[in-house]
Amino acid sequence: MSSKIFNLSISDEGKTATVSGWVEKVRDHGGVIFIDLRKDLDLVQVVIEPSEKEIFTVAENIKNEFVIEVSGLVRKRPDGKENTKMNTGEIEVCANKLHVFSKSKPLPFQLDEYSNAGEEIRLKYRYLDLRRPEMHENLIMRSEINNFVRNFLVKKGFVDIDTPMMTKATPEGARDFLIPSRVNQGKFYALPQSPQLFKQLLMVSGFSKYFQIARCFRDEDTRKDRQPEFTQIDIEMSFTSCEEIMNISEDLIVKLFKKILKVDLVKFPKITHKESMEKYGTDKPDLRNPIILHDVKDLFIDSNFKVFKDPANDEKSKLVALKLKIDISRSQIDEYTKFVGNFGAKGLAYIKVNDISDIEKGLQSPIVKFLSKTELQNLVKKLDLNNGEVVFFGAGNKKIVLDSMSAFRQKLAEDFDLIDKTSWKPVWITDFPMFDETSEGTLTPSHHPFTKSLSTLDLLEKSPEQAISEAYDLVLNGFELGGGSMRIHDIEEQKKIFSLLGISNEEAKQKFGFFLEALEYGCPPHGGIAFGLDRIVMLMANEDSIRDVIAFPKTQSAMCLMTDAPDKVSNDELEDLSIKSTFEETE
RNA sequence: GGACCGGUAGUUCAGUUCUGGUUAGAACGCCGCCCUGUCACGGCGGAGGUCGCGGGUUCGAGCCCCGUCCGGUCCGCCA
Repeated sequence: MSSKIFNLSISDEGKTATVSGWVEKVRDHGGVIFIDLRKDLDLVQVVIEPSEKEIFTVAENIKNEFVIEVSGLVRKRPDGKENTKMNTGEIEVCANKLHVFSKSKPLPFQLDEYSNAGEEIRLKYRYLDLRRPEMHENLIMRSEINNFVRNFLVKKGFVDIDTPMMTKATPEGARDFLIPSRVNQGKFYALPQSPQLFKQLLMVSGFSKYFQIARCFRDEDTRKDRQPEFTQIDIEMSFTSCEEIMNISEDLIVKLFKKILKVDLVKFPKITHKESMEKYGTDKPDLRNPIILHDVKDLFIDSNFKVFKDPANDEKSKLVALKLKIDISRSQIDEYTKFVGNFGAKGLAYIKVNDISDIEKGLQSPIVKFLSKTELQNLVKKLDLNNGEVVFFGAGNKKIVLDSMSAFRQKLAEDFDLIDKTSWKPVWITDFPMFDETSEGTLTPSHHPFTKSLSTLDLLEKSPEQAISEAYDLVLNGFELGGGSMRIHDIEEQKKIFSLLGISNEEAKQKFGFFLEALEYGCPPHGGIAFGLDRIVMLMANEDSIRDVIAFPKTQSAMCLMTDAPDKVSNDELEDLSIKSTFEETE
């Protein structure tokens, strides 16, 4: 065993070495002082003996996190005094020279593995938090992942091209971060939500394989896997197909996992968006979760139970059931009723299966009295119910049922420990619908407005809600790792999509004129994909939040606790930009 | 914009509700003294608190009520 950073091992015994770093820990025995010296992830023990009179008095005043340099003899530790937990545990440096580069105040929180500082203080003193081995390892892994992705794509002939960070606002999609222009008074740049149009234009420019590890910005509220600035592995190719893009992507992810985690991922299954919604209620299913949703509309079409009968007979409604074998209390069910209530569900019907042989008395539930014996028998048969199982129902508005039941499915699996946390379950979701319907009844792109459709222009025109796009997402353990599509390369088709989206010719010209014009100068068929790098690192580092794999992240309220950004600016600065704030401070 | 959880010593937490009542505790860290083989060193002693902030109820509030700020999880939002 030898140490990478200090480059010391038992073979250096007898040599003189100079080591520098941070004081991880001082153990002052009065007579002899031990110092664990840290640099990056490495530790080495320094011994200061009282015979070294000058440095001993200095050493007596050394505290944790001082930055020092010592020189001295590398020697084998006494028999039985080796520390097997330490890389350099067989040896120690017996100091005869000691220099203090920098003292340290006591830290606002302890860095050792036995303490557990809160996120607020960790973020305020992020530079200290990053000294901790966990954070150090995460950022090193992030660097390795970055590096691997670059090498992989470059080897495949992709060209890494930067696109602007100061660009044009795009009112579609997420809210833009705006940058006021001083030179062009009254006008604004925007930070890119993604390099989408630029990478498509690079296809027009004849770069047939482009990639970029690109910072993107979206002014929307945060989640544990979302913050206002994030990093995408952005890829685009011309003269390609869905299959080729998915193959390259899969190859990239498989090799990445092999290289970094020594994990072999099996061939990624593909399921359609429709199937995913039916079985899991979401387009980013966690396939580690064994629970699936069952459509039970057919069982209750003629039911006397209105709560089931109405949705069973309504196109825009859903009636689904899920089952699992658990012991569950009344109060837990109440908790879950509240949980699905967050998604708009009005209730959570359930049936406990106590004795399958007695349909009348063996099923325990507030709703069995409303259901006929035949309905119950059919339910038992359809769901293959067994004693000890509980069935939960979601009934009503399609979106509410799917949102609530998919979240509930995941919550149950987590609460009852049904998920193998060590496993990796990637899945491609394909055949997304072209459009989603907004609450106002208008169409909005399910991916983005440049996505090519598998459906004919005719079908797009007549029943756009049925149109399928050439879009695909890669989902891993319930997280959307990336998504992409084939793009429209024909100007007429692009205009058609804009018109279906309710974007007028004038509006399209004003917002995307440069892009539409480019389509008129020889645009190759093309497509691409973008991966969320932060999420990939988060999952690979086994962290719960992307904040733990970002060196200087934002909080939930989009602030940086270390720098206090965002902050006020002076009126002079605003005047330069012709900006006047209407914000009124409350006491 | 909304729901929920949290905010008490430098840090991590207990105390808080049902039940408001003298001087708000613990551990780690910090400071002092002692200690020559520790490695989460050990021993003895000590300092350290605007109970997030503001208001209210009360004879009396860390505890009850209202508001607000900060952190987190989620809904909305995220083409």
